[in-house]
Amino acid sequence: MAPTIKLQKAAPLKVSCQQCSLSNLCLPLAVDEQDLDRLENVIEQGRIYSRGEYVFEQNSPFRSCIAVRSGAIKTTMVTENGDEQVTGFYLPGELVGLDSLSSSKYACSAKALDRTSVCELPADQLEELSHKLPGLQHHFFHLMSQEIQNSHQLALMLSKRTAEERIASLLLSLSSRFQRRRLSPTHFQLPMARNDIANFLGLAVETVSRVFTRFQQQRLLTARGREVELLDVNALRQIAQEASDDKPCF
Amino acid sequence: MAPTIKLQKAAPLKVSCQQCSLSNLCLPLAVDEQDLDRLENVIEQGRIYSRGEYVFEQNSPFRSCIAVRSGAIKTTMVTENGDEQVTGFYLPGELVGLDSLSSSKYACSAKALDRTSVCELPADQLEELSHKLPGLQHHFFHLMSQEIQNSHQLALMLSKRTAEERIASLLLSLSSRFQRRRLSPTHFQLPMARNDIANFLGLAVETVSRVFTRFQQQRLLTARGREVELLDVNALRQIAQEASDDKPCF
DNA sequence: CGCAATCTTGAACACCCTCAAGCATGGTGG
DNA sequence: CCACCATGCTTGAGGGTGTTCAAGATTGCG
Repeated sequence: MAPTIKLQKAAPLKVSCQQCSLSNLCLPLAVDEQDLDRLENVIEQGRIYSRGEYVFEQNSPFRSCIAVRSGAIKTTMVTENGDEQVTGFYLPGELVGLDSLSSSKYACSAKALDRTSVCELPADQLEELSHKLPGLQHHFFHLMSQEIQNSHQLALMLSKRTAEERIASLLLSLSSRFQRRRLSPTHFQLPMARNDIANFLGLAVETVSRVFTRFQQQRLLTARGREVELLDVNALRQIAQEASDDKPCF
Repeated sequence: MAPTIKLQKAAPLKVSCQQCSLSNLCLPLAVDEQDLDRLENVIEQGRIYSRGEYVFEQNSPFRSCIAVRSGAIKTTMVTENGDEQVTGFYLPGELVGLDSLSSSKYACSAKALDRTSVCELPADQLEELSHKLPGLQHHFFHLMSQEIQNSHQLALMLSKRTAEERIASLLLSLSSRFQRRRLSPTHFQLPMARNDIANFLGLAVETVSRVFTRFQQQRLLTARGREVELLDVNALRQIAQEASDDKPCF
């Protein structure tokens, strides 16, 4: 129960969803002016969290869904016997908290992996608004079913794939998500620590480390700390057992 | 691409949702008469599938969500390189296909594990109707976010739990789902084969078998084929690492 | 600069998988 | 009705992938 320290509550720069560079990823609505106004009245913008700070905590009252604007967020679930499972990594343009819509409490915790700014969609207004805007309802159905698929893909990986396959998959997933944002798909900073990768993929930290060095020996990539450059994407795809022209898993 | 053999398309006995014994599990709507009528006009009832038959197949056009009335269904995903992952088991009162709402094709296949009757909620009418009935929209948000949580719980199990823990969890999950339907929580038929259990839990069939015999030696349960009797639920709970008064995982 | 956190590397062990064979079960056909 | 075969389940032995434990290297930050 670490107290969440809010260093920066203040003065977010107000940006409308229309102007937001992520609008096509986050809430790509085919709606008219009036609908957009409604949406923007509901969304609270610009909260900034610093690295390590909790955006929300498991079992605390479900207030809102979170859209990442910059930075990165990891979500974790804690079991009764105390061990933690990382359930996802969320980059700009992605929505956190969809798994909590079912109850009055957050189903997981969300922690900023970096200096991170977010927009909030308050829970109480979310259902009402998506009732008024069929496009929004559709989008939420879409996002949630996507999240289910992603989670199933993750389960498949965890139950059937080797350490190398899992890590190759994760790297490729990150790669394509960076690409979506017009960033380099081959040269980027990992938003998370080795520890988080290990936990997420169901491996020991040591294994993750070993696989990274093995990949470097094979000239598939170079990595110094969190900085990664993918040298042979196709080889990684083969390892990940993805068809080359296929969508990423998660 | 095995052709689906439809032995029984005929003459389902028409039962209204109000009369259905599963109504409180399936679509527990706090809606008025008129709304229920609307719902029932949309739902197609009583298709019956025999054991092994596909209810729908992955990548075929998404037609409808499926509510199980009797029997049981397993869902599976196939990857490009051909191996199959069981993503869930669905018992009467549970909804199949929520992970496909995002696209025009089914994200997984659904196969009857037994003689199984279902109700269908056609895709095209589903969004429209849940727009008209806020209660239905709420319920779908609820179900989908529950499904995400379940899948996260599964991921946690696959990445962190031993074979014994996983199997204990599955048995307890089935137990409480039988109990919900006013059936014995300690004495029931497994709807699925060992093979399916193994695949679902990310284990080899042999491991599943060995754990079952070990559990029997410890007098935790008796099993003959698919018939199972749980003898020491609390011990199983401890193994599964559940708090005794807690909700089941999946 | 020095401490803490993160990451890497090595050696031994454990859990589960693979392979292989034997055993029930149930459905089919002679 | 029983033999037969297919399928599903169980049991055993051996080996591999990843974990655990332990120590050292590197990085980041006050």
